[in-house]
Amino acid sequence: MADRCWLMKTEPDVYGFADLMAAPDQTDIWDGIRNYQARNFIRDDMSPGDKVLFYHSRCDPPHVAGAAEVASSAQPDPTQFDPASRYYDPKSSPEAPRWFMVRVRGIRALERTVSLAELKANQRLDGMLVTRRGQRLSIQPVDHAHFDEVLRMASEPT
DNA sequence: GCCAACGTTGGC
DNA sequence: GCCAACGTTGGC
Repeated sequence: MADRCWLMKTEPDVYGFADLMAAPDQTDIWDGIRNYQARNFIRDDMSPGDKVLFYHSRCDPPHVAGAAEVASSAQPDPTQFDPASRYYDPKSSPEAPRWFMVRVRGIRALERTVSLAELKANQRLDGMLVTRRGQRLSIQPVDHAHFDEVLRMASEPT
């Protein structure tokens, strides 16, 4: 199966690309997803080797920071069973887990970050979900062409 | 920090 | 099953 491309959002104040690169084997779990659409992407569509744009939201300016890849198949997110976790979900059970996660491996920081404003200004990226107003999905499918274009932008000076 | 946009919840 | 109320996301 051909590798898919994704964009995954984080708030750099909470967990940024540098944190991923500092993790053992540059790999970490992507837990805490509590949105059904994003859950379905994780559970049904993500495979090891899929490419990932690592996006920093809630910062100024929001931007794509790095390239990563999906490093595992979907597994139940253990935080849903932990009453002490902020991601605890009393309606979930190990027999019928509601939430899933994958592991993600950082590949490299981009040569330069690419801001949301730049993404919006590039007509080649028309239709890219992250450029849409009000788009809150924390995991988004990305077209191959769009993925490559973002990397190309990062390889060129502003 | 504000607030528009959105997803979820729950009363009916 | 509708939809108002609520909580959250995330750009600005």
